[in-house]
Amino acid sequence: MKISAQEEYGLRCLVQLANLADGESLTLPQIAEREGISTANAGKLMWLLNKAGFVHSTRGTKGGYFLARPADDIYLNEIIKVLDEDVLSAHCVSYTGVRDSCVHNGDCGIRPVIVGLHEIVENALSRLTLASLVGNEKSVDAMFHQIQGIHRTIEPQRV
Amino acid sequence: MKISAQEEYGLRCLVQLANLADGESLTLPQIAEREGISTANAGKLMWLLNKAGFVHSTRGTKGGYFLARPADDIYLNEIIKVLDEDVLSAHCVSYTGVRDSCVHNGDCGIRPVIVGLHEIVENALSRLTLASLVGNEKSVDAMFHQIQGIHRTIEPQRV
DNA sequence: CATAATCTTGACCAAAAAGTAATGATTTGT
DNA sequence: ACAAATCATTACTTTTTGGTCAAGATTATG
Repeated sequence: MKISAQEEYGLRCLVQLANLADGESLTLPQIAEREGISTANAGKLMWLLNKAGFVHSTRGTKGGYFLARPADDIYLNEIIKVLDEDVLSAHCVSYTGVRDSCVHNGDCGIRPVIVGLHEIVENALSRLTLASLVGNEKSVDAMFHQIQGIHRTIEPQRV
Repeated sequence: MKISAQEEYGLRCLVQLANLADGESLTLPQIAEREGISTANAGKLMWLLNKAGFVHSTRGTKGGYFLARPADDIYLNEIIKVLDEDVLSAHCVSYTGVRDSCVHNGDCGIRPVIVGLHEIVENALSRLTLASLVGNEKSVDAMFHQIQGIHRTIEPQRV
């Protein structure tokens, strides 16, 4: 269970735009520079995010990208859903081994766990907006744990 | 953020072993058959799980695999950690774009969120054992939501 | 001891994800 | 109108992950 490259970099590009003042925008080379990725890669990511309606773009000299909505109106679960291409609904269709359909069709013990995990993550992400990611590491960390109500409650684990 | 093939199939193979009565074991062809995967693939997965100490194996006629510990003593977070090759600790080292190290070195707004998400998942998995995955879909679903305290509390989301 | 059943291991092949390149379209400014 | 800057789109290449194969090692059994 991990964050994909596309999710990570896509999110980071959006955070760059969330940092801008009203009326400002960033070009692909600028975004690439600020996130340490290639311009081509930034182009592909922004293309996706544009198609999905998170950003607007203008072409030509003085062109660039900016958020389509205020940063505190864009929830992380929406973003991740786009960058990850709707994982949840595809679970039982994608892991079918060598067969056409999963052997556990109809009654599957681990399905509730997989689905439940995605639910938990979705739930957590739906409480965060792009705006909440603007700031330094310490402040974002505090915000995250406050919103999620985690407070380092991970219990001592058996070894 | 998704479950990898290795996590999914590895977990499913272990659940098969958890279903066995004391003293029983399963061969690779049997495991493969029951999970709808190839024998070769089952072999690779069981090899990993054997190295990690979750199962024991015996060779030769009448050989096979069985759990190394009681199913209620094996927590899902341990299993996932092995099948996923320690994602959490590697985050800032793996997504560095075209550079040698991440541009956000030292102060990164999204790191707490990524790390926090992994924390949430880890936390959820650490409350579940292999034994809790044995049963039909309905009973496992009920167990999951009871343990995680979720009760379908996902809030209405903005669109 | 020979044979058949089984796990073990490393090399290999295939599919998916990630990333790059190249060409085309649009806009601004002169 | 033209040139420069910029986004848009598709095709291609590389890397990673997933999966297969084949040769070897071990064990039970007759």
